Amino acid sequence: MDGLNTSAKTIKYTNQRMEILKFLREFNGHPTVDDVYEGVKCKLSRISKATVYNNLRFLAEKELIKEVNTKGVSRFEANLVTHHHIICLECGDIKDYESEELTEYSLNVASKIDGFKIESTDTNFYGYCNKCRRKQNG
Amino acid sequence: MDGLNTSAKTIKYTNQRMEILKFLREFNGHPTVDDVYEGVKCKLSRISKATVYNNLRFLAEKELIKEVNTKGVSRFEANLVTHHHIICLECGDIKDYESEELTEYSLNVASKIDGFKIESTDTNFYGYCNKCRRKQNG
DNA sequence: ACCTTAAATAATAATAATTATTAATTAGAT
DNA sequence: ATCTAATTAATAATTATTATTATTTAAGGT
Repeated sequence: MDGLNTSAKTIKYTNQRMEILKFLREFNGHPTVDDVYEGVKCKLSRISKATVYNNLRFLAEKELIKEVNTKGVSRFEANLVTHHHIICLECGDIKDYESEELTEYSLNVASKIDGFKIESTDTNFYGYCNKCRRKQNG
Repeated sequence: MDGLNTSAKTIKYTNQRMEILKFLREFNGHPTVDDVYEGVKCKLSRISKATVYNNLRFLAEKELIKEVNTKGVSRFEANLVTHHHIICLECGDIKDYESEELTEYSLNVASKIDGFKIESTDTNFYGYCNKCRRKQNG
């Protein structure tokens, strides 16, 4: 597995680090720190939660994963291709939504913004997933 | 000042509640809970921080203000017109950006999403503000 | 294969953010 | 003016995150 050759400085390929990255790459969603902690425990039963925090920060710093803006707790994802998010206002569930057209449109808008050097953009869609809609209607 | 007639249930127009709402409506930005707490203190010196939390939650619930998705701490805004955010990756500063075209474009994209009933949408632009760019370049 | 060393880890303490509890107060209805 | 449910202040409890430190380990040089 590669993916850590990001700078001249020595980066250690520890088991913990690699398992966390692997978990994120395989996880279909936007896990919280606790999700990651629980997820890698089966492989590394003695891992410390601080190690999970450290590595998530580290991997995000190296741009191997991304932190997602959410209310409340931190969430992470390994999908580095620009994409958008659909967020359920009821249960908080987050789904990825890819749309190159929208990305391009937004980047074009971004190019007209001054006072800021825009590097990236993403769009959130807020609504209610089928499950929660069913619940609401009774 | 009006703005609290949102449901049949009794809503009390307390000083604390009204000052918090006023502060948010006059504040030009995206204050944190602490910002709000400090901001209303000059008017209500004995206010409790729990009251600030309660009212921000309450006002967001009644859709008189909105919580902004951000990394780390909670932020709020009273600008209810759909708009977008420009976020500095260095200092975390958030600026509003209005673009009806982008909103319409996104809502049109949203109408094609299935499995979700989309109610609203907003776009984030990530980059570096002039101040931070100047710092980086030295 | 063995040393060396900076980096990473585990365990835990410390801090910060948020929520819950409860007795006292108060806005609005009667 | 009285009543009552909602709200508040104060504070305790909980949760999320960061800092500390002694120990362990990956990677590079010999």
